[in-house]
Amino acid sequence: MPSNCRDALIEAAERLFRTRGFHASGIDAVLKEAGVSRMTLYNHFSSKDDLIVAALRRHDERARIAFVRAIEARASDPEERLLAVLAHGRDVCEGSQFCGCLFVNAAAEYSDADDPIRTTGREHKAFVRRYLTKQAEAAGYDQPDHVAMQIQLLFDGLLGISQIEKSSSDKLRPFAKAALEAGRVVLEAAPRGAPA
Amino acid sequence: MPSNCRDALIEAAERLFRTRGFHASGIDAVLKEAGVSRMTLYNHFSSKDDLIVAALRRHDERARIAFVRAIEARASDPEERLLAVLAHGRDVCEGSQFCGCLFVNAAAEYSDADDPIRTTGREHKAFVRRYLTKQAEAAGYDQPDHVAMQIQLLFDGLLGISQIEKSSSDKLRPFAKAALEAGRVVLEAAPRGAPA
DNA sequence: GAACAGGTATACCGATCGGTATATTCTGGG
DNA sequence: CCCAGAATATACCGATCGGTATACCTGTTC
Repeated sequence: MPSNCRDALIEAAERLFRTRGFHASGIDAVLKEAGVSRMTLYNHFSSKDDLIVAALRRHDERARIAFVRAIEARASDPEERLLAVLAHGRDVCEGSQFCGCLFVNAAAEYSDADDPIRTTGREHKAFVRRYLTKQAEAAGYDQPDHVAMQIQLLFDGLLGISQIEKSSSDKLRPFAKAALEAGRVVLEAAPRGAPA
Repeated sequence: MPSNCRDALIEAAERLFRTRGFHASGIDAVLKEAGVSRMTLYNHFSSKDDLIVAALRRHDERARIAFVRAIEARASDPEERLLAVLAHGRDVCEGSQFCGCLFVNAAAEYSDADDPIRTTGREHKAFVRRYLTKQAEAAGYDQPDHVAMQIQLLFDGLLGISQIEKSSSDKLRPFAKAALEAGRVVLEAAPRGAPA
């Protein structure tokens, strides 16, 4: 049973780091946002980097759940699920609080490849790819990993472009539609020995 | 004729901001990297943000030139050029100094949508899209802007994933190949009234 | 009621941040 | 020769950075 304070800190940190960046969000801002005292933070986390990792893990956890839930709510057929991924991407990008991929943002601010801050991002992308590969396997594609990477490319591309173009959501729509259609033709063209 | 100092500052700033991030790169680090005195910086730029914008413009300028040059060196046929974009993306990502899309990284650290730091990124992406659209028009596609967005999605997706997965380049290769193949089937499937 | 755990409040640390002021040196052109 | 422009060196500013130390408060549990 983790304490309320620890949780509030992680929650506040995730929100601030996501919306304003990591270096730009000072410890004091996190404390104020969480409504928690200074020493409490350092009772639960050894350093700011430690808190960052915790916030990233929390974000990872929630993003995984939202990812799977949104996709499996849309479709039960594995091929349709691969397309539902891109519809989910569209919804994520249109969220008012969308600030790009948090793991990409973290990688931008912490350049050391061995930094634990970066490994969370690799783990997240690996999870997504495993899920996509499994769906592609279930759909009977000959090269499920290949198909998975293609869908992930479109997904991450949509996130990246949306982060830059995010002034108005009507700018985003054509990209979302383009991604969905691209996914469709990619799946149609991908070889599979045993069609469903 | 811009002074040597101004140029050295922009060059050093671009390098530091790209490889270590914006907030993480202090003024003093830029000065040391450029081999220039403190007051010289503030004679040429009104603030750090001003220098950041200049560095982003320089990066934009160079990236545009490299983009067009690399593509048109690979192919003269407009359809082949659309695919060459993705081959160029692969080369960019495999560069030893690749740190992700600098404009995405800037957007991550500066959240205000009206910040001039962000507008440079929009301009860059708009340039790329204009170029792609023109090639798609020349190739006779019915919806050249749609095709352009699909290629750009794959391109930016490749940049984003490579930024995270960039430990070894043999991790990147499958993604680059997947992007290229996805581009190929997207172009094959796109309707065009007058095939070349 | 004493020990203890978890949180608070606050003062403080050295370091670095972006930015300014002042005074000096170097250099090329009238 | 001498002056103007540009760069330099350096000291300084207030603010903020991440992190620590100390003392106090408030419950719960033996």
